[in-house]
Amino acid sequence: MSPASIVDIARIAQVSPSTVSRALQDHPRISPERRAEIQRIAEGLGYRPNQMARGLVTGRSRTLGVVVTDVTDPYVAEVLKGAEAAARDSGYGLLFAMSNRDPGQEVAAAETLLDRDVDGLIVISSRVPARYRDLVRGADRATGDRTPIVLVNNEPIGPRIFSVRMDNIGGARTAVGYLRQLGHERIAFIAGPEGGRSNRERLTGYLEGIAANGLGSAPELVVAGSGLLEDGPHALATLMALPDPPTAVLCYNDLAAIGLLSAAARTGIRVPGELSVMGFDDIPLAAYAVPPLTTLMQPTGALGRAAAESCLAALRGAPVPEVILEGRLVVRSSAGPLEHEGAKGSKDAKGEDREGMA
Amino acid sequence: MSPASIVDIARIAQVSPSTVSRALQDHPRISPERRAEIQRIAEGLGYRPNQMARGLVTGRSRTLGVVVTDVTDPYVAEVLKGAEAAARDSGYGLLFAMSNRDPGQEVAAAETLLDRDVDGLIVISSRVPARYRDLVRGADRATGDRTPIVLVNNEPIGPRIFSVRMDNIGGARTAVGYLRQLGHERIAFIAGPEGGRSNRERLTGYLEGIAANGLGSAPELVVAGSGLLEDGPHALATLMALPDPPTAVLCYNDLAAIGLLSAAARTGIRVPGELSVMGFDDIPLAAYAVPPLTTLMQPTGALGRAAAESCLAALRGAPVPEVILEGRLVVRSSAGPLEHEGAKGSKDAKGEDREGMA
DNA sequence: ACCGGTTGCGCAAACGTTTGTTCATTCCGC
DNA sequence: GCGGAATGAACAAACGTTTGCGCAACCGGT
Repeated sequence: MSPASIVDIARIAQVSPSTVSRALQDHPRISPERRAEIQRIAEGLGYRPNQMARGLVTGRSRTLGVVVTDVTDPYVAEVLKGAEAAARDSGYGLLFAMSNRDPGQEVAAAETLLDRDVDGLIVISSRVPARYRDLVRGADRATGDRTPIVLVNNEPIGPRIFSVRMDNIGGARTAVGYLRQLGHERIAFIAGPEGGRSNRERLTGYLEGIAANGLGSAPELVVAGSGLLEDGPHALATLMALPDPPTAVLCYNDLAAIGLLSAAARTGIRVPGELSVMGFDDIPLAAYAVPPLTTLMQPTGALGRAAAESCLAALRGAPVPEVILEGRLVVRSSAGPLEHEGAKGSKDAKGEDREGMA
Repeated sequence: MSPASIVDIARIAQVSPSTVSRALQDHPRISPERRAEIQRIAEGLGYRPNQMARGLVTGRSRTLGVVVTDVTDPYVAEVLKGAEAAARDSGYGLLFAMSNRDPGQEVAAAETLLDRDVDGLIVISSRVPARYRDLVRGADRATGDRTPIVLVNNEPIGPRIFSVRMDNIGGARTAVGYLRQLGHERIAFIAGPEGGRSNRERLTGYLEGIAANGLGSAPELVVAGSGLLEDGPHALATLMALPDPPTAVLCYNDLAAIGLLSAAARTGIRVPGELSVMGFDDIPLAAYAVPPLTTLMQPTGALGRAAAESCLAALRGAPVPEVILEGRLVVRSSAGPLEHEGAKGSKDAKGEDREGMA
């Protein structure tokens, strides 16, 4: 009843367990006929190697750990999806844990995964990247190397810690440039999670963009947020209460932008008529927002794939390049040309998506 | 350099490895002083038990497998989140794999997980539930039982296969009842993934609701879909092209409903003025749709938690109840009273959310 | 026919735990 | 002070693999 083991096969084939093991791995020093016969028997028995036994001796689990902030965030889910695909392509499984956006839970999650002998660790949007420098646990028994860690959206900060991220600064600058080009001069920024690297970078890009376009920076145009739908109402209220409200706003991510759109619709603020809105990420929902969201696409799936691939490369001992992907402006209709005082009241700019425009 | 093992501790404490093992598990037959000393040493060494070695002998990996259709679906992500929380509370890890909505990939995913010695399997929205009856692999070495499988959104179809689901039929009936109460008589249904159980049930509930409210069923009011954002445009076009278009539409899920809202906005169809729209699930986004989506809430997180808990209960040998959770109507503003011929053209019903109404 | 090399396979150790059994000591009641 | 139970700890087997090494048989060349 219990699953067939290598010794069952050995008994049937009248050979030793080691021969079976080697035959199944296509070891060269097993004669072709034996190999074929053994593989036939294994097949017939529905043999599946016991990964724990294998892992115990090889010191590898063929499993990667992934710690995410929250699967429920579409952006995170998309990255995870990419990582899963890449891992699976290489016969690796994914063990995953959530931090619920809490630094304490994050390190706890990482430790649980490491305890479970993952061969490598992928951390998406860590809030405490520096902590990984000291996660001593889990050295590779063969090479003595510590287990590789890939930080998505963070810099590589230590030995065997790699990085896959996007050019947030450039992206945010592009976004601001686009809004400026539409005529906007008072452009606000709704920030993301405090302490997050992506947030710092996008803010930097925003400020650089403001400066590069000859617009004076105005502190009141940067409002706090957390990268969630819930940001929308409060951020909108804050901005519109300003003596001289902005005519355009760049959001930390699409989620916040969609929240903003929703709040605008409820309070009767026309988008993009009275306020142009841009997101960041281009999650699938962005195209279906009302109005469709102009945003800065991030190659999310590719990011996930790259993370898993970097991890696997490190395991193979291959060199691991630092990956930095570029975003791309996606023009839809939530951002439009600045309406001058006289020209107010025109209806929403509709128009089909004109994506592209690298 | 390599991680401390139980024999390292034994050597330091001058006792045998077995004593260390027992001391760490608080075995009663170890003297309190020894136990304390050993635990102190283990602590000092930063000892972490090797789960593979442990698993090899105990036959348990303290890991649950989860196969999902697509993490990118907010509903799925929410269930996953619940399951992760419950598993983690019990010291279990989650190994996860995606099927990309493809039956073939689904069984492949399930097999990989089983190969990795998961103690139990959770399958969210399986397209091929019957296949799990014959997944012979992975019997419990101790009890001889096959590994427990929990099907989320499917019926228990075999030994050691359990079920956690919601009352889709009742939910859909409630939704139709609500629309009828608003005065609608021609109510359409946008279906979900063909072959999915939830889809069949919701359709059944819809039809029952139609009948129960004395409305004649009209086949042309049921249009095909797949439960994705992309359904919106086509479904809307199909329905509005009807000689006698519906005044209200119930969607298979919120995603499709949001897609519909988006399409309506683009084509200038007023919601709920000309068309009332209802979703199903109440994903976080529903509240931020434009207009905010009236929907039938599904206790998503609870579903995930229940799935993990059922699985763990089965592992403990405890009885596993069949869980069927009830949904709840969430009234927002995408569905409104039927406007009579004469009364057309009024602006969108705004109003705050009036949630609740169990 | 002898020898070096190759080919094909088995032996046994090792991976780090858990756990049933045995063994030595202490403690109690008598 | 003796028998027997209770206590505390060690021994050793087992889990299912992988892999270094040894060993026999066979090959071809001289």
